[in-house]
Amino acid sequence: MPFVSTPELPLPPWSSLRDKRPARTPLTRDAIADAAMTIVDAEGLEGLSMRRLAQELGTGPASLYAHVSGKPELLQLLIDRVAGELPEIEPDPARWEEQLKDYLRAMRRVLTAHRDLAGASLANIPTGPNAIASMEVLLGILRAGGLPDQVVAYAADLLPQYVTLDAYEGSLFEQRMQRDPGYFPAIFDYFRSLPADRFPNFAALAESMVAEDESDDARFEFGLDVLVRGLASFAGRPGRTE
Amino acid sequence: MPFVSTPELPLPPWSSLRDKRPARTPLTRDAIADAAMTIVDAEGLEGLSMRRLAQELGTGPASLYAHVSGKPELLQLLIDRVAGELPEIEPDPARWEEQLKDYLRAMRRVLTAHRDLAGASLANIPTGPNAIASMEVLLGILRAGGLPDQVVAYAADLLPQYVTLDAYEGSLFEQRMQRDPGYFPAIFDYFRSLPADRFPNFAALAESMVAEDESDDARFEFGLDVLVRGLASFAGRPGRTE
DNA sequence: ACCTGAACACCGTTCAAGT
DNA sequence: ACCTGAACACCGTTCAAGT
Repeated sequence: MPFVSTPELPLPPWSSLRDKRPARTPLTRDAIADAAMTIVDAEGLEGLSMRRLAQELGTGPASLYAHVSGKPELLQLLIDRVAGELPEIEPDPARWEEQLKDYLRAMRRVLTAHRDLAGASLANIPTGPNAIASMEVLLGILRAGGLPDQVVAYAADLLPQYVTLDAYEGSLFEQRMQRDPGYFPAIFDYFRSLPADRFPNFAALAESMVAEDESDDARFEFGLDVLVRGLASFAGRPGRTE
Repeated sequence: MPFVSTPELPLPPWSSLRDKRPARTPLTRDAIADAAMTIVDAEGLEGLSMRRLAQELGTGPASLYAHVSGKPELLQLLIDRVAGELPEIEPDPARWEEQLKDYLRAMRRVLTAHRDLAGASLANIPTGPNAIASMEVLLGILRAGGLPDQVVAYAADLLPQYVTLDAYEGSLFEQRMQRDPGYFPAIFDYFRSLPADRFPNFAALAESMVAEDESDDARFEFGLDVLVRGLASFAGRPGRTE
């Protein structure tokens, strides 16, 4: 993407264009979000700082504030981008439970593809266009299930919350495992070593609790199953919520 | 708590004890954790920094590192303290579902009493003595419900995860509401203003979604209900997990 | 052993000044 | 309007030096 008509020729030394910064893309919200996403994908949320981002774009941090009100807004931008990666789905009342699960699985896949970015949406109400569109899909699937309105409304909060936290924790655990491969084995050994007389339940279940972490997918699927079974128990009996 | 035998008398000006710092408690892990908890209770997690904490204790930040390996360990210490505030419960198979709910409600109450401290335990495997003891109680209640071992093991992850996230988000939302009372009304208005033709489900449910946030407790109770119903559906049928 | 001053390598955000 | 240098008010952690 040349910024001048004949970029093949080197600029003469007296040209005013010569040392005009790395002179990347002209600094727009989109360019900023692009660069931010690249950093997150490469290093995770902790690698993303306004200063680091500015440096990547060839400017100082203050320049970013002309396009973005601050770091929170930047993160919202990123969150809405990944919401844009979610599939469209046509609700089918005949198989709403499987459809719901598939949609939430897709959500997890999309979130996990961007490291621990999920963490940025944990205590935020989504308001971006893509997030709204995704919520609309989710609501559609839930309504197709014949759930009472209040149950649908609550579930639309609860389900993404579960998926988001799972994706966030999954990413952080993987990161920790990469940094320190001995961490989880050490914890498992510790669990197994607890005195059985003081912690009988722990002792009886230690193996199950350790095994569980050997497959993150199975753990996620379990939670999904519990949630959908619980929700399904509200179907058809309109009205009651609690 | 005097640090000298006759604290009522003022010290003579030549005493070597005179200007020896504020000279609080002699800097132990416990004293550090006490001070840290005081800060968190007063200002939340974001108010707690190693430097601020050291200042509160009348030293420099470097002094803390003789007693605590770093901020992560300090947070673990705090988390285990609040785990120590949880009640002991004798599992009763006859009413395990209500007992489970009560225990999780207590967990939420205890977490919420310390602002957003719950956030510090979000991506951490609890290993402190109090956390282990609390896990033992939770496992006991779940086993009393006659759930298969693998279901118990997964549930012991899933349930505290839910409670912790709820407490964390609840605290952050309350904080945001205090800082900017117009925030949530503005979002609700935005939701209500979405075009009904593009977002029919949203439009149909906007009121339910807004109403939901008017009572955090009701939202929490709903999730609790969904989870316990889902778990109960696994009872008595041993073996199958997915 | 325990504590400290000072430094290292960072943060997010603001603001007056420049073009 | 957009961008910038420089500053403000912070971070967590390390390390040589002191007692």
